[in-house]
Amino acid sequence: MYRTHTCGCLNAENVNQIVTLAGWVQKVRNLGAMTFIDLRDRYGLTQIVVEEHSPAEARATAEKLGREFVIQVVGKVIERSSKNPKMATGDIEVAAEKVIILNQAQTPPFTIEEVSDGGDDLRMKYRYLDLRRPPLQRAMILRHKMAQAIRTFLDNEGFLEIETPYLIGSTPEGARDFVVPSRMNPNQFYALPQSPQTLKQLLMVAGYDKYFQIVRCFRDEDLRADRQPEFTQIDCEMSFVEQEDILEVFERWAKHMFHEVLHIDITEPFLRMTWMDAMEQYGSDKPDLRFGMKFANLTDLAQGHGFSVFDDAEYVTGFAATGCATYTRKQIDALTDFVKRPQVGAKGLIWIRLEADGSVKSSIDKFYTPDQVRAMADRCGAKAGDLVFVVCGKKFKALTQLCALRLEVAQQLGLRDPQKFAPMWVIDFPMFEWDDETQRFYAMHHPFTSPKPEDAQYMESDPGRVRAKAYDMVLNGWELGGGSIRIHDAKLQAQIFKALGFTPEKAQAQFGFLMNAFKFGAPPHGGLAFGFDRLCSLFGGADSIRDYIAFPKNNAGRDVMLDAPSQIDQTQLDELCLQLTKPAEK
RNA sequence: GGUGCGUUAGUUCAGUUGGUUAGAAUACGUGCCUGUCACGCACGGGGUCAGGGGUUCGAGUCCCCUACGCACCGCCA
Repeated sequence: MYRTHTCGCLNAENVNQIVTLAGWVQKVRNLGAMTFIDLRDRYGLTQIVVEEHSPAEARATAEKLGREFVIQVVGKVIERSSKNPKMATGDIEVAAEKVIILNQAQTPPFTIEEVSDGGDDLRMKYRYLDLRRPPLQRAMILRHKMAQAIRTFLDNEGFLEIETPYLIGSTPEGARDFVVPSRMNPNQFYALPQSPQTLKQLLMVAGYDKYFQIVRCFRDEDLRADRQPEFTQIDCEMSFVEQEDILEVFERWAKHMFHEVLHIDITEPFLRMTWMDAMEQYGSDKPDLRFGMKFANLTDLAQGHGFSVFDDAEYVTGFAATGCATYTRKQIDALTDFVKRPQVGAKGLIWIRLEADGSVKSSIDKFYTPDQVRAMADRCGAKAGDLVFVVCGKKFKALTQLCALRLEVAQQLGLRDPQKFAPMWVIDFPMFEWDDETQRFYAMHHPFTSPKPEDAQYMESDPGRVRAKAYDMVLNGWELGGGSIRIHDAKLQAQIFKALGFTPEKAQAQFGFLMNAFKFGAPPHGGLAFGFDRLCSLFGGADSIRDYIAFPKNNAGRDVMLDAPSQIDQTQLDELCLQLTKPAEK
């Protein structure tokens, strides 16, 4: 037996027991006649003591130890003469009788402790060492617990976990597919699923009316700190349900997760906001509701007073930054520079300061009377001591720019507290999104999303006005997941494809398998999918999802530990009827 | 496809206006040390300044190219 206990479980109750521990040497502190060893496994850290009266063999072995050696220690649990309250096992130590080196180790390239001295790149290359560190271990444990809580809840609700294939056909709509060549079918390719969307709808046709899967999805797009080429979704679908039924089940699911994983009880119903309200009030379809600073439409108040910047704009909007009247000219200039950055794209920033004494000062005093300026501030809900920021331009551009500013100001004010959680639903998304580049409408969610029946009349005349039975769950400014009620009527589906510019032939070629299935009795159905990696990072209070994935890819989609992707032999390519080509010359 | 920042000891970083032998901390090695837990003290080894080209009497430092890393825009139904 390699061990009788773990390195995290011994305490004063175990005193005088003879135990065997096994783990990694985190640190050796040699004081001469006395040596302390911090022994680590994934359960914790236990101090081993080797001293004058220890067996000579144990003392000799302790001399030879280096960091990350794998050792086994047999010894007696004793009470410490000087306890360490910072350690979970700090009341005791193990007086070594035997120390056995199970394996030596090279000195690791970075320290394997709570806070490492290693950089991101290096830690990624030696990910198996980084994973030994407590923060990463906590992330892996959290992820496991979350997966368990998801399965428990959905199982109790009668959902079945059904696996869908990873080798499927390519669908050019949406993100780029990762493709896999088929040896048995030369010059033909599988694609890895961007999501099991169509497959889960086929499961509904098959009668499995409550389905879920914690499933890997693949998208061959450029990466970000929060975006990986392979990621995990909690994918769900239900039959014989309306939007309300789905929101009810998954709101309870979310509350279950908060309760089980974070021990937070949310009793009130989630706030629901239409997409249009979310855009007009927060400039985003995923508003961060941990704090206020709601936007107001100032267009009517701002226009008609000879200030051409506002008069020429389609939309004028602003919000009151709480308690920011004390901001200096320098701070306001910095925020102006912030909104003028290309990533934000505003032309400028107007401010209105409500002094503590009740007076008003603004950057537009030349153009407006104090009462007119005050009216604008009032509509933003500003109080004495607040600073109102106003931008203008094309409606949704101005709103999006102001959203970036709102989040920046909140960040500076420390309002984006990772320990605080403000979940909500955004509903009534638009059905279609216009793309200037290709001059056509695209499905905002996907082409199987059902429109709201009351908007069906605009399908031909004004597609941009059609709202969908689509919804997103939003947490702290992040889209946790989203879904929709699907179309189960072949005629309506044909109408949508037409609005999206598909010919009937093209629709049949791409989605014929689904449309054919719908001819054989498709039940009304709908569902949603959550981004599991991001859910884990939010519950863990971290910004990056990479810490919650055991083996993530870097910025360029590379696995620097495995050195993948890489070239393969011509013999392997020959079997696939593919040619090895040099990278294109520049 | 584009923009910005970065690359110096095993590691994390500093390095002045372009000027002598490129430093610190930590890690590592050796010695001393009986209560450490960021142990302490002393000594020591450790550098293709990412790679290539250029400017210059002289380049870690200035310019260009390439590679790699990070962040972002586009993209992500």
